Amino acid sequence: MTVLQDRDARREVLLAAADRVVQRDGASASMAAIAAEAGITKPILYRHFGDKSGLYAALAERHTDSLLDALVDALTGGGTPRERVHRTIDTYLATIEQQPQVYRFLVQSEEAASAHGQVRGFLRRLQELLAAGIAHELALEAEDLRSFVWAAGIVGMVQSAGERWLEVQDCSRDALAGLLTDLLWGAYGSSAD
Amino acid sequence: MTVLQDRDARREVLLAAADRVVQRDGASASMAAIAAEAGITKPILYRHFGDKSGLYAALAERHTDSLLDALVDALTGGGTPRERVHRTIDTYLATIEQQPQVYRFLVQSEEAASAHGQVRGFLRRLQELLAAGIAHELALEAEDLRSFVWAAGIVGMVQSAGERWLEVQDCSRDALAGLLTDLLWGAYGSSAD
DNA sequence: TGACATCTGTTACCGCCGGTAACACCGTAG
DNA sequence: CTACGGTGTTACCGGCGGTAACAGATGTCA
Repeated sequence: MTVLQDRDARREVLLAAADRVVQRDGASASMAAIAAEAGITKPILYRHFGDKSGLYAALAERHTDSLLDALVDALTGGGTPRERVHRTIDTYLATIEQQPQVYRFLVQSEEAASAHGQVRGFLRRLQELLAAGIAHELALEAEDLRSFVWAAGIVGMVQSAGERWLEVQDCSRDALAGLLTDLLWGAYGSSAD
Repeated sequence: MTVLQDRDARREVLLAAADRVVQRDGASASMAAIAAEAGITKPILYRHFGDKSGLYAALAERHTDSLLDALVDALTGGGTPRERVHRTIDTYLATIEQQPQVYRFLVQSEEAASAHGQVRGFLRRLQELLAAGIAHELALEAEDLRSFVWAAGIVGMVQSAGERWLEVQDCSRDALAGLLTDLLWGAYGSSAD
């Protein structure tokens, strides 16, 4: 059954090419450009991924898997809860700092895919993961609303602050992670009281 | 100088038509559709707004102005800091609940415009406003990093949790606002310690 | 009045995109 | 030799954002 191996191997090659194009062209990478980079033509791309959102999903999964692993490690490692949260946020920020183009592509693919079909994208998986982590950390029941709401909120918080930071770069990564950790520990609320 | 009045009046008519189309077609509203809704043709639209992001910006400003006013009222009204934050978040959620299509259009326009040109969009203005509010509330210097970072974080937090809520609708608006306020007051951090 | 410029509006086009139909090639099974 | 499934291509479709080029009204100056 070398045909299946060939298919998978080819798929990897195509994804690698897509990766390169995204890294070069940013989020506006077109299917034709990706096909050209891979040295093939569009219909082949469509036969493999069906759809642009299909390629989005495959590419997202690829990057998301490694990032999620790193985040789980950071979150479940040693130290106080606060140290672990700080470390986890820093891990996230490090990723988007090193690969901003890919990161932007993933976030946009999230929007594009969620609007059209039912593809679990980048941020969505992050939220699910974090919700499970929060439920475990706080010993909540699995269906507790708080874990879902807070996970969505925290992901949005880090994402939004991270995006701003990518543009203006007005402090060190560690300082930003610290400020966000402070915010999660009620630095704003308790200051305002 | 009725010509200027005419121009402005026309502009309002066009924006109203754009509004209707966005409300109907969602974020994928096309320039041709907007022109048709207004009973004119595309070049006129382009003569008035130059560009799609120009129309985006004009439309965003329109909605953002009223929303920002409401948010300022909520934030600077009476009550404890916590009550005011709760009320402000609820105001935001009420807006995106009542006009989800418009809201999605604004957020997307933010991305589209910020990627291409230098248009201060919806979320950006929200962040600036909130940063000023935070600096005032906590008596920080105007250039204090914390106000900017926290503003970006809080806006992202509410936006992300609000988007999730729009899709699943698994609790009342007030309950969601309460959970997010809790989060800002360190409910997660202090629970995890 | 007639000639000219200007503003408003149109049609018809451009290039690019995502996506696909239809056909050419080539190794293999009968 | 033939029939066939898979791989690859070219060439197209409709729709998008955006624009050039032209047509008609309107006001201005001689």
